[in-house]
Amino acid sequence: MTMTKKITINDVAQAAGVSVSTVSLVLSGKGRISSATGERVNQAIEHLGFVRNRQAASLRGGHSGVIGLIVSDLRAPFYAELTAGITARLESQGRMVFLIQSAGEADRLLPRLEMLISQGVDGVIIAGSLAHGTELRQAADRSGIPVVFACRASYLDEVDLIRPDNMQAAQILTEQLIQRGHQRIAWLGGQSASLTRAERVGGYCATLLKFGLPFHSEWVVECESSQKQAAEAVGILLRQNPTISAILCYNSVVAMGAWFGLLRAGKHGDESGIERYFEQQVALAAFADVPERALDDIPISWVITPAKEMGESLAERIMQRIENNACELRNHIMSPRLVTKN
Amino acid sequence: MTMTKKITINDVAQAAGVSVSTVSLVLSGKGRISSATGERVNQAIEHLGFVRNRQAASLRGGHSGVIGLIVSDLRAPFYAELTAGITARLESQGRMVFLIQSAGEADRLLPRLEMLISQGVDGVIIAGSLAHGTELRQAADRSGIPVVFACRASYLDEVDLIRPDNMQAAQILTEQLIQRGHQRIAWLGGQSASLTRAERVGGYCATLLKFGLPFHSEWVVECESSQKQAAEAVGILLRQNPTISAILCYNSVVAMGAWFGLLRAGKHGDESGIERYFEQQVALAAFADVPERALDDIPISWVITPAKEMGESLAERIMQRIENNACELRNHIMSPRLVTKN
DNA sequence: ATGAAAGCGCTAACAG
DNA sequence: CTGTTAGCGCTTTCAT
Repeated sequence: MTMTKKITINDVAQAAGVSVSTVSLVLSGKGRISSATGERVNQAIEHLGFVRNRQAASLRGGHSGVIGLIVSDLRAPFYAELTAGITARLESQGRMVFLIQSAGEADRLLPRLEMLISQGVDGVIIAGSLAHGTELRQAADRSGIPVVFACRASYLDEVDLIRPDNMQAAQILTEQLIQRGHQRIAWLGGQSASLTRAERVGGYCATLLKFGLPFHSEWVVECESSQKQAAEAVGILLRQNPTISAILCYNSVVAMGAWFGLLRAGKHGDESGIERYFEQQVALAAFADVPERALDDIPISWVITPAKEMGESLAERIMQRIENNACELRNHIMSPRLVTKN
Repeated sequence: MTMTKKITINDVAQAAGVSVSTVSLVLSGKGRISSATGERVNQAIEHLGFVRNRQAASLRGGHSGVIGLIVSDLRAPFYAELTAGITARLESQGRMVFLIQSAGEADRLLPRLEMLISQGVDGVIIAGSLAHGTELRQAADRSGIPVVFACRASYLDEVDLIRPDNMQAAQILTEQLIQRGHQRIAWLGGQSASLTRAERVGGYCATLLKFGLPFHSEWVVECESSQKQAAEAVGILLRQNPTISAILCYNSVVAMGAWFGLLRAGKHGDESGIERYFEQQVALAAFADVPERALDDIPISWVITPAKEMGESLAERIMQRIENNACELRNHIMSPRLVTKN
């Protein structure tokens, strides 16, 4: 360990032959500093290897330039993408993101938020569980720190929130199938407890009715997000309801599974008839969080939740709130993007 | 906005009828404080809703309790798991993790490290790209902040590093296949530029030789991590080398693809002969980063890189380094875990 | 067992 | 344009 003595703006000031306040002004680029002095100071900084202590800066100045981000589950591609969007936008503005995983434990959210606040963040973005949204917002308000929320479904009053339009996504997908001539459209995947799924199923159902098409509750099947289960489920579904001509898949894994299921069903069904039917006529459509390479391998059209754009919006929003905390809360809903093959 | 005036230990001290230093001692649990006063102070804290300003604490005391973590790609399950392990261990010790994504841009690593340091972290963990390892360590040394590295393959001198034993993992897998009677074992997946792959292939190759088994370079095939490509590759491989009886897969996606490829090959091959051969005799083994549900669906044995444990070790290591920065650097290699189906 | 006082490194008025 | 000065909120000797 070399353990060089810590270098402060005092050292820089001395080396550059100016006062500390001049150094400070150069650092923050605020004051009207002659380019000559500015140059001299920068050289001293460079030469001494000075790194500014932001804790002190923040303690004194009140702004840290850091945004706290609490994410429920970084492993989910949706949140990973969201985080990427947030980080990119914020870093381009010279800010830094202090990320913490909440591992979905909604009850430990408050202490984590307080941690963040006590670290001096300028604002907080909470993505995922909104379990105690209002409560959290109040806690933050108390310390004068703005909070913005993001989630995949549902909404809360009295908080600043950005979320995807799940219903519209389902409508787009369903309409697209209808326009391609499909009349008997089924739903596969997701757990009925999921709010995201509920919203999507809602959009699917509404669109069917809007076009005067049949909706059968047996055509909406739950299924875990595993290829195997999806493959099996699709086999059963089609055997029991052979007239179904299109399937809406809850996510990309289910879609992949459904695709293999169609292949397999084709293989094991009685020859030519069923096989040709499945392979050629059952269309697939799906929801995805990010552009997925896996989906390129199968004939399918899908919608993408604009996770990255959501992240960027969140970044913008929190910065607005920091600059003008008084501005009113809003609920911003983001449209999906349709991807079709040829 | 309620914008309550900021509450400091002065307010708490006043409310509790003690001095600020007493409050400080209670906060850090250090001094010998009578339980009566302690109680009184805690009540005041509770009552006023005081949250301690850690920036000030850190500025004065020199310790922030925060560890910076730079991760190359959080979307990769390996790093997500690693992060989870790190966070869990560190938080259980009352520390906090300041996570930042580096998006794999090795050149922006240094500024990010400096950012972290200027935020007052007590230590830094860098996971992923070790491109400029030594350089980064020196930069950190200069400010007296310990750094620990983690990666999936390769190593660097002069840094504290934890990594998985890829070679051993390959040995375990290969030996297991050999003990199950396989003699002609192929390799599928990964890009030849990957160091991780190189290490694994090395272990596979070494084990074959050790048991006096044949190694053919045509049996080692590259393949993108997509099910489709893997399925096709496995078909070609087996058609050209029908005697192969087992395949080592670079990761779980390749394994899934290989599995479907075996099924398909069985279907399209000339009846009974090839089909039974493929379905019953070609064994699959794979490398995985985390316990993958997808692998439960196919007959396979696999090894898991102990990502979570690696995270925990990293956490331990950085804490040791913080407490005793002088302790010598080490290279810690972690063993994989084998998972077999009965 | 508790209090008084001296800063940590920096920014923000205010002077010049 | 640049220097002086007074703290930001907290920890930490050193007294008591």
